[in-house]
Amino acid sequence: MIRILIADDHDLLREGLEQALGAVPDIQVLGTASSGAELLSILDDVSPDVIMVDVDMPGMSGLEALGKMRGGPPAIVVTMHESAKMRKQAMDAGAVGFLSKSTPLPRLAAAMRAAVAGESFIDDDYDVTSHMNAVLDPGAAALTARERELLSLLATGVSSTDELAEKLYISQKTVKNHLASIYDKLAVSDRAQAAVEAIRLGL
Amino acid sequence: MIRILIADDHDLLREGLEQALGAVPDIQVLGTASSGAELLSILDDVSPDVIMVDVDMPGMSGLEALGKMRGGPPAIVVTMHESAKMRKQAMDAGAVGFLSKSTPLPRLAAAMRAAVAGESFIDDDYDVTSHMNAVLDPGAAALTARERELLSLLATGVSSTDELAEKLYISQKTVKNHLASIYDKLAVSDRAQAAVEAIRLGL
DNA sequence: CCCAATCTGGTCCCTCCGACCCATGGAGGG
DNA sequence: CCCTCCATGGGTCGGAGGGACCAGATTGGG
Repeated sequence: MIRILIADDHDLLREGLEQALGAVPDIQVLGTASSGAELLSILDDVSPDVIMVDVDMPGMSGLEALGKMRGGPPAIVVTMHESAKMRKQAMDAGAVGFLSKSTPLPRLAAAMRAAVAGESFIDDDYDVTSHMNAVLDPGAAALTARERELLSLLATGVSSTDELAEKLYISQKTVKNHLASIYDKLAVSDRAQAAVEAIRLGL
Repeated sequence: MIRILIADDHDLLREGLEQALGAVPDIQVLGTASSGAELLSILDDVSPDVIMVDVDMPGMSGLEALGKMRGGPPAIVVTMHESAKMRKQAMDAGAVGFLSKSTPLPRLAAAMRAAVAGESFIDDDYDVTSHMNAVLDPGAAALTARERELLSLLATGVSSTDELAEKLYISQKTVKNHLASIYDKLAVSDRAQAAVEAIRLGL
């Protein structure tokens, strides 16, 4: 279980992330802060495994806060400014991860797992996919790319053979074959169980 | 059940809100868009009761998109620019609601309920609380106790009629009847989709 | 007191799903 | 070069699942 702290001044993002990340099986949201100062003040009470911090916050910025807490838990900086300059500033401030606010949720989760594992996680194009595969859940590792793709659809509520075949541009028979492989690897026996497993695995 | 559409270019906010709003009993997220153009394109396929749209989006802005869809479903504008000028622009573009991104989640939900009720909802200080109390009330989940019980089991991977009947001490036929009711209420058509919905609802 | 909702159970029917058999072509590793 | 894995596809078949009805017992609210 990864215990995290979220710092962002936008309530919608903060509360939304709290919900969404809390729903991830191995992540627990300990608390949130809406400013750098608030982050520092509650950091003493809770001891998170990793913190997610926004750059733009009223009063003390996320990077300032990071500078004042050297030696604390690893921090992942999330921002809407995707420039290389900002990334360097974040890393200089001691961040172990740097992500855009346009990052898909699972990648944020992957970054947190990487952070607690002592690795850094930079939102770049090269090498990221291989890195992510290493960080992702071992249970899902056995699945092939195509199987994961199908399973992801299943986890979003696309359940009929027909729809799945359509969305994957393959025949209904191939869908059934992939499903059979998934059932075997996940030790389940139907789509409902597979969907539950898929969500549990964060797909 | 309020069926909504979310348009925001920041994946984290979009996915977070999708999760968080989907967890609200009387709200169902039909889909999301990451640009004004995408919003317009999917608006034809789904017919939401209300849409939430960000102002700042690449290409076509939220306000531009609103201007092009006059006559569509009511729209709530959410932005980080809290100026009165921006609010006026939003209302001129046809928005029925205007909220800051620093708005607490329940207020956003309240605004959506107000929007479908034909009322407008402006993020102002005066009169808002009284308005909210009138609009709030989380609208009890349509599911009955027994249905929720069955659905919870489904969400834990108990999918076969046989097992469900056994664990609930009822006949297989009654399981099927309950499932049929659940399908109807959740607008799904099989156990896999119901399981996905159940988890999304936090069961 | 009656009506509506809920929980329980039933029958019929037919689609669809999952199990098991197989084949082919391509990619990659030893 | 061969062998394995993957993705694609085919066929068959029994049984489970879902749709469309119905109906009795109980409970609670108007």
